[in-house]
Amino acid sequence: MYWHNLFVPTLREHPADAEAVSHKLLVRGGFIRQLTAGVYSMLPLAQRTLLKITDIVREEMNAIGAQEFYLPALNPASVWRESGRWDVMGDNMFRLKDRKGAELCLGMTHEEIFTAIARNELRSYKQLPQIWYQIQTKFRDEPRPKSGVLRVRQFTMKDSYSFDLDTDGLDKSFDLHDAAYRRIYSRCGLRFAVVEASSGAMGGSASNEFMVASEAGEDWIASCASCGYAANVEKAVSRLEPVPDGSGLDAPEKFATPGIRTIEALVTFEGGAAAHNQIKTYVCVLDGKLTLALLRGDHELNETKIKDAVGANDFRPAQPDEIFEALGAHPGSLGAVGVTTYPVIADEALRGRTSMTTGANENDFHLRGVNVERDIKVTKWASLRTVKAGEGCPRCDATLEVNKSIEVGHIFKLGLKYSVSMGANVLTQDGREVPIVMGSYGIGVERIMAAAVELYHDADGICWPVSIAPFEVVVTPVNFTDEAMRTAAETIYRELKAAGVDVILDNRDERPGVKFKDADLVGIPFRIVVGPKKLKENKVEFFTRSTKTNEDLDLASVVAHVRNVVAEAKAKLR
RNA sequence: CGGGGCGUGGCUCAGCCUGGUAGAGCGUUCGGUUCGGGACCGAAAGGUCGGAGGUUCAAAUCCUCUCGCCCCGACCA
Repeated sequence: MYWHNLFVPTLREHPADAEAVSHKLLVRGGFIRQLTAGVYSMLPLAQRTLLKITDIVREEMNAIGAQEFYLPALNPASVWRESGRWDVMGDNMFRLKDRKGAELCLGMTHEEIFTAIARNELRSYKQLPQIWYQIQTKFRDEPRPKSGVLRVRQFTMKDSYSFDLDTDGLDKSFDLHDAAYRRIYSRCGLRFAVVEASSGAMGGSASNEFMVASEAGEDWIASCASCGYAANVEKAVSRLEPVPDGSGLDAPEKFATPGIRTIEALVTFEGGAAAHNQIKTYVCVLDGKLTLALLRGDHELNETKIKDAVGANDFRPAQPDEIFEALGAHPGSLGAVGVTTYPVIADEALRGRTSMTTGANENDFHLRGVNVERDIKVTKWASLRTVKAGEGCPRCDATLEVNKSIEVGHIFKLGLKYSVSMGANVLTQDGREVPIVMGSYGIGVERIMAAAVELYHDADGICWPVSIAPFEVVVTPVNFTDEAMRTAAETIYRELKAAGVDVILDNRDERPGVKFKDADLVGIPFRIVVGPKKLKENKVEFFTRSTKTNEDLDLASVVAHVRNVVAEAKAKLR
């Protein structure tokens, strides 16, 4: 490929509306252009990178015996109604009607479609296990698309689904994916972490997320550098220092707290209590049901955790008037002592605590001396709080750190959710009909591209890992109109190409500075500069983008050398 | 959905408060000089000022509505 013929609309300045580094550089480097909010056109450079990523994905998926499909993005409502997700997905699903008025949607993921195929075609345990995948466009009407290609409304996903006879089989399929995913991200050059995650509305028993630490990320990951524990804060737990309780009372004692409405105010109030000796009562509505969440005064509720704890899809804080109607007091004076008509979900940190202070469900009154297990009817104990950096690791003596990360992949043990709701069953060896045990596994393709940019860039532009760079090598003649330089550059280009190197020749009639700047910005890992002075000594320069180092190479050996360097760089990513 | 911001040549932005001939830099085209890190000189093309309505002799500028985009929050397999 000659640069002159390639469409690479680089920009001298950063786009005004970009915030994330990957957004700025992908736009500036001529990789992507926005069509509308959360929808991007992939220009030739991005397409080259994405194809390299999907090639790697295909190789690794095929290597675990997965089979590629290509399923419709346009789906009938009926399949989604069967699984129950037509309603669950709410406004996040793009919906439309055809000319006859039939309801359709654009697929957000493909559990339903694959399961529909499975239930019609998989009949016997002899046909299992199966791993099916596709690389397809997914549509999600995100409330707030952002950060360029990181959070969008239309994107490419590799999604696979495993079909097994039993949970042992599922465990194997899950582990195969886990291993394949690690190879995929390694080969793409990403530094990543595998963390425990909430299974959320997908249902299922276990799930791992593949995360790339980055400021542009939207997930918070708690991790332990010492033992390797890592989990999304929607799931993470921590070890807390024990808190001393007071001597206790035989029964809770009501006391007046005029005007006291916050945990903080009660700390300094005469006769009040330290935050960690208070119970925070948070009233929320889960799937339409009023529920009390109890936490230590200085802890924060994690919405995902409480949703997971009760298996709810929908969460919202309760309105002040519905709280008053239910408990007879306003926020600031709430408590769970004596509450029996509503579910009370208590955070593990409250287990065994005594001498606690909490609202009395009467405005301007609190209770002290509350013994949680004696005085409160707890419906369910669960981890509800968001862990914080500096707290103890739950698995070892070290402390946790909390970092922002980009989710580039997610693998779930789905279990029976879809096979039961949609009736995908097989016969076992002894003739029993059992639902297929499923797993679901996703990879965000554009997110890999963006995460790589977030990870590898400098003031001059992108520094792609060789495996996913739009080109591996650029040959830059300082002056292409000069006969000698032109001949040398074209020869090197031709021979590199013949040697299997993905190379581009910058044949533009531009000043050298322009060509260097563009090559740096676009992020081509290696550059061969053919300049007038060195050429007279039969030498060229070899520049490594990531380290910004230069070395002189003999014209005679440059092709062999560069081919080897590229091969080694790729091999390192295996 | 709540809060904030922005829509002016291809890009980055000024002009708006205080209404009166639409600007700059970059990019593009042509001519010339240059040629190892986004050159220089000269000339030129290119804009219904997001859209609709209103106020006014006169609207990019003031008012109303509307659409789009960005950021924070909410939300998010």
